[in-house]
Amino acid sequence: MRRTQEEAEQTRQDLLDAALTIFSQKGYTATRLEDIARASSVTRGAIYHHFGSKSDLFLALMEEATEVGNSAIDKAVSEGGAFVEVVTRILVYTFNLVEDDRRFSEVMALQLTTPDVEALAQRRYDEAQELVQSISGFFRVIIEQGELRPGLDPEIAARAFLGYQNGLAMLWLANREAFSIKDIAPELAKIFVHGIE
Amino acid sequence: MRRTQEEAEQTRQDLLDAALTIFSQKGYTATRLEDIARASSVTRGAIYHHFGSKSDLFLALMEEATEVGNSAIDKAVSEGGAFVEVVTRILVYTFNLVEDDRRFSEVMALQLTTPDVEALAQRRYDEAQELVQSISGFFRVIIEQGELRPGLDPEIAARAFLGYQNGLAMLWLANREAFSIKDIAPELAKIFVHGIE
DNA sequence: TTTTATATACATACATGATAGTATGTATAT
DNA sequence: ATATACATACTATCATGTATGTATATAAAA
Repeated sequence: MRRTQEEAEQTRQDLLDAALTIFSQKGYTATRLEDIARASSVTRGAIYHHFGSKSDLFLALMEEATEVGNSAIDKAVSEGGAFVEVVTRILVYTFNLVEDDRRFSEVMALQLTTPDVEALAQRRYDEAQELVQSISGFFRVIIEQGELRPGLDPEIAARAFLGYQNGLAMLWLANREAFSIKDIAPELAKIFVHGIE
Repeated sequence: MRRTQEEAEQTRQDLLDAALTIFSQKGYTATRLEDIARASSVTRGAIYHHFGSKSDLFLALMEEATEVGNSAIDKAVSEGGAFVEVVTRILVYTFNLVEDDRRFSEVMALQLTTPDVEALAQRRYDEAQELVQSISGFFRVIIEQGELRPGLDPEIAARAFLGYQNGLAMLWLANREAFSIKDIAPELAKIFVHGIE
């Protein structure tokens, strides 16, 4: 029953895919490794072979998807243009990613909604702080350049940005059939950007 | 060991308080009724006596806090003034509630982050739809009266509003020590309202 | 008012099922 | 020849729910 290296890598990916789906449907604790294994047409043995434990499987998931989100922001920034256009694009790309890329959106939700994995708590805290700093630095420059309302506090704007982004992503995730976040992404972005300019 | 009616009501409240704390710390599934009981200095017997089951205890929590949130909105509306001021006040009052009233904020988070309780799924879906309808109806009137940007789609604005509100509440809950949402509430409200006007 | 009956507010003990982890087996790629 | 990629079987733990016990508040009767 030994598979080739390629096949093994494939089952690893299958397991990660299934884990993402089921973790985000049921939450971390309520997810049984049996479910993940069955959805991948293997047994729990495969999971313990590839990941060692339930929490390590979860951590592996987090690793993978953080990169996807960052690349979207990089893309929006690299395309240049006026600042407001950049912020608009970041929001639009992000909202599109939410609907198109399960990894991004579901991991985003899981990060906000999985309080149990102890090892994650501190790391999540640090990353959030870092993100706020980075975004408010970004805003600060723009405000100084006069492209945004002068009285605007860059840190508050950064938190508003993150709250808006995460909140809408979570609303859509909690209720996907109700609307298409992709369709209204430009209008949503417009509302926020208009709010800070 | 029978307590008086007053005492019984007190333990009921104690149980609800403890349940809120622990559910929002560990999530629904990871929370053991034993934890809740112990935190209230009773046994699980008391829980089954008062609530019947774990999910019913959770549902009872939801009931309680929905009212708190609604009363804040009612207050903001009843104080009158221009619609823009009303929307601003709703946001400010809500953000204040997030920091001041555990019931409100933690239940709000739990509603977004508890995918496991089957009985809740449909109900949550319905309530969300209802809320969007009610808020977009509100916005529609304001737009028709010319107090908001004419091209604005009321339903999109409603989703933007809810996303902003929930997202910021969750960001603060995920990281309470990082900032005071009360302190920046007026500025946050200003950003959103400016975005739609 | 005292006595009696009963419902209440839990505690205790138990049954049941589920699930994470482990130990081991095995076919086959390398 | 051996390490790998799993499957299978087993163990141990743990958490709901339930069944039952019990002391006492409260209502009813005398």
